[in-house]
Amino acid sequence: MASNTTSNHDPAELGELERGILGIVWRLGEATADRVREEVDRPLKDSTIRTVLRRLEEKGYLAHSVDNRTFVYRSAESPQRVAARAVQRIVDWFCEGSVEELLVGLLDSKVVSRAELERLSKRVAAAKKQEGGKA
Amino acid sequence: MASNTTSNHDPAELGELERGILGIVWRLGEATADRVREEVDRPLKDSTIRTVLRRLEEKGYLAHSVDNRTFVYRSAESPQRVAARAVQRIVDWFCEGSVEELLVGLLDSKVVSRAELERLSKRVAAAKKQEGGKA
DNA sequence: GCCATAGTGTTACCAACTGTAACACACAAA
DNA sequence: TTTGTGTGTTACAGTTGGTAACACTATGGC
Repeated sequence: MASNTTSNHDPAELGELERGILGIVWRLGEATADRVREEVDRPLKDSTIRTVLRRLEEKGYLAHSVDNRTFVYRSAESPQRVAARAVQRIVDWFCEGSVEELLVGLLDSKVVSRAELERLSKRVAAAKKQEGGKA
Repeated sequence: MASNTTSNHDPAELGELERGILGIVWRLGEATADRVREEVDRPLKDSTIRTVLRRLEEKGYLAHSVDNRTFVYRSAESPQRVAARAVQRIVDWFCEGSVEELLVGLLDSKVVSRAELERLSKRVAAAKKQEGGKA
């Protein structure tokens, strides 16, 4: 099933707890429910953690494998990809597709510093030189 | 009435209708409830539109002035600013503050093209030269 | 073979938010 | 004062997130 729809769902935004737990799994690389519970700040019941993990999996953020009948969760997508999709949605919704306007806004709002942008730009230029520059 | 807290709230994400209506106001620059209703695709009752507008104002996205006892709504913040804050949140949540990683992800996911980035970079450089670099 | 243990799946409930709208209230014009 | 026109209030149902109890299952020890 699921021929890797990868982003059919429209996750809008996760709840606080969900985000937290997703972040924990990302940080740890992989984690069991119990391991996650140790990391969570709030004192939550085991079943709570597992419910959230299952929901995150349903939403496509996590995947699990079974290690000796214990579920081990790991991210189904890299944080970068998830973030990129989130940004894409923002661009679509708020900027009518104009990424440049968004970036200008980021600069104005100091989310991105000029230095960062320039550094990145250099990185990109370097990468381009290496691979010979496609579209 | 709201001493303009400007971004104390954590809007997470607006609903579909809310986004749509916000977009309409942004597009039109300013709009009355009736004007908005003309623009909305769905056939909604007047009170529905007004409720949404009021909620958007409560959330800090819109502001209104009264023109001969008719409310005229306009954006309280520029779309760019709103988008920038949204991106900021994403950075905080998903990238642990590393904007550069996010940008790299954007490049990888083709949300931002290299060309765009470079163009922007030039713009930035130019702007910097002009204003002589403030903080 | 049977029980305790550990882990999973199911189900539930409440709160908050969104979509949607009826209805009541106020004020200006006729 | 009656009638619009527009606003404020209130409500309700559907969805999602936070939280958790409880039931089910398989595994290992006795």
